[in-house]
Amino acid sequence: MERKTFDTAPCSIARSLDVLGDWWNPLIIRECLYGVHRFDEFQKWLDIGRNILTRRLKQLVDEGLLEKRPYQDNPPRFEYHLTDKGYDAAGVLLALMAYGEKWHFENGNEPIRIFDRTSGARVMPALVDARSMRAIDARQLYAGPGPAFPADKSVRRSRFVEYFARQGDGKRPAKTTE
Amino acid sequence: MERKTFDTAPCSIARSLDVLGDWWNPLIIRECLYGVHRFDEFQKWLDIGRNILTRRLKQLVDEGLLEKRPYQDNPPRFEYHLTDKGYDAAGVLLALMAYGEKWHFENGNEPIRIFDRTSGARVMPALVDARSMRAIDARQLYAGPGPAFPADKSVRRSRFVEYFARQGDGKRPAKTTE
DNA sequence: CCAGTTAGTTTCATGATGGAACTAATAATA
DNA sequence: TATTATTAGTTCCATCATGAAACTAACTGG
Repeated sequence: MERKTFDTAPCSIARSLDVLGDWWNPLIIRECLYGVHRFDEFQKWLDIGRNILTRRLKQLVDEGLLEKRPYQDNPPRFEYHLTDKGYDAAGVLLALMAYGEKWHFENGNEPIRIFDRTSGARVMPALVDARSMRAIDARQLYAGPGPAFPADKSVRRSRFVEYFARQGDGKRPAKTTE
Repeated sequence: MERKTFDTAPCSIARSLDVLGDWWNPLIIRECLYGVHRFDEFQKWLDIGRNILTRRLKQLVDEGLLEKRPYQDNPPRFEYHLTDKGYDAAGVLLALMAYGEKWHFENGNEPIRIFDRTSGARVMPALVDARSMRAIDARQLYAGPGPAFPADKSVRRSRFVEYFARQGDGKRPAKTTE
């Protein structure tokens, strides 16, 4: 599986995919969100091989998305719970869920619903721009290199075509704020 | 790869993972977002085997995330562009990017930045509840079955523990709106 | 005529996967 | 006491997907 590792790639997406670019890991996180926390339950609901499950749980714990919580001493038994990082990853899954509902289910016929723990109100995850608070439409966007992107100019140019087109000659972002 | 297919699973996440739960497909979509559209460019930037790339492009076209656009006749050559569905998937990647920036890069040292095509302003993707427009914290949520979830009661109960706990006896959501 | 470009396909060794059976430690049951 | 159940793994193995490299194919440009 980790044939190729992206954990040093200069890309937030690629690095995250090292753990989340997989069929099982996101589903394990989903189960945690549903309220499932034990080995055999994961195994049962996901119908995943026990060996694979073992490996995945280990990986998720190593990567800091899950933590093991003992719930019994003899024999020692553990539950797997989401960490802060794991909950953030679960947020990504909510975005994925919204996408999946839109494209794989009829409107109003979704398989899962999400609610707020305190108000009990339905929650509808949506992606917005944190500044304008307006819904994000990827068609309306273009990408450019940030501070952590490798400096090689020719690489940047041939890849972030629109970004450099807008800057005249790569001096500085034209109409770009910040 | 498609050892196990989730395309009939009663879960928006699982179905989406059939295509997006992979290392390469999301990265190919990312490249499209960057402005990369041709076979050899994908191959070069991603350092992906040509055979694998062939398969993945085919899959993404089949699944309706990419479309082939001829740009030359002799010999026939194509560019791969995002469809509406593909752009929505790209939105999910933006959520993933935000997650990756938070957990894999220092603040302000991100590798990629996103801008609005018309205003040129920086865009910061964030997940909110479409109703309250407040940031979503997965810790604050619980899940319950929706209309498209299988009816088996014992299954529902042992999985959506909190949901059923809140309903008293599974009659109807207690404080749940809608 | 020969090198270069672009988009693949083919072949093959290797590694990840899924399935089934097995271990282990303990509790509950007869 | 013997037996079965529960829970969480581990081990073994056949098969499938992957990645690397070489090859094909259709054209272009000098």
